[in-house]
Amino acid sequence: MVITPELNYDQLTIAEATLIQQQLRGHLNLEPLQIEAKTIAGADISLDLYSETVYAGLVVMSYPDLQPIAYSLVKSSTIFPYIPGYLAFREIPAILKAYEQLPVKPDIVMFDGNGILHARRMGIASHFGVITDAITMGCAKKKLAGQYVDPGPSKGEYTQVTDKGEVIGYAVRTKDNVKPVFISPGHQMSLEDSLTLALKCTGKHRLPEPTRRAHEYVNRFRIGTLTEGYHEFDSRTLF
DNA sequence: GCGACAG
DNA sequence: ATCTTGTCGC
Repeated sequence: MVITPELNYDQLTIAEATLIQQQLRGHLNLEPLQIEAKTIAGADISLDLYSETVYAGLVVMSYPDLQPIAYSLVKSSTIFPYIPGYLAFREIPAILKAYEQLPVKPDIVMFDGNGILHARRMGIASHFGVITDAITMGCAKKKLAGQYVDPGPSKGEYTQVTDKGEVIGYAVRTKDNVKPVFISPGHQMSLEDSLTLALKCTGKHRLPEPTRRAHEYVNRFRIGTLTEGYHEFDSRTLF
């Protein structure tokens, strides 16, 4: 089976999806970041319960300023159900459309989900990175795989998440006395890079800005406060 | 068989 | 993921 972005995920069996993940894993690159990031985007989807319609989008921000520059929103649909460990097959098709709609790609994409913090080291962030060759990382709100000890209560404290003897991510306290977030590299960055970026992207809230904004925008899109398409903020404010 | 289980 | 009221804490 040939893996391409055009492959139709909706009709795959779990066995086939697992095979694809194992195949993509062979293309993972976790070497240190090779660029100085100037932009980072958050990617996420929103949907109505029991609906096949999905509202996907990306919010591009300047880095390290973290000011919104532009966003891309696309309405699509998914048949593939949510199955822990296979989130990529449900969300990537829609996010890919929104990504392709961006005239200029962000240097890094942060996903609402995991990178290599996954049983087969192929969470949605890693999956997307490999098929598009983008630099990606994951930020999940709950643990999917591995073991860890709770990090200290202060913002900035973190512990390793390990699985089968290897470090696959970190449990990071992004806000005082608030549940940790799970960070891991997706593609083309190291474990350490993902941790550094996550901390540099987190401000006053639990979720790092890219993911937090993406979640906000796709939700507003679903509610009707924002419209489909590519939009950018007034360039005059950049002068 | 049992427990875990991103969004 | 989404639905939902109040409540606790900075």
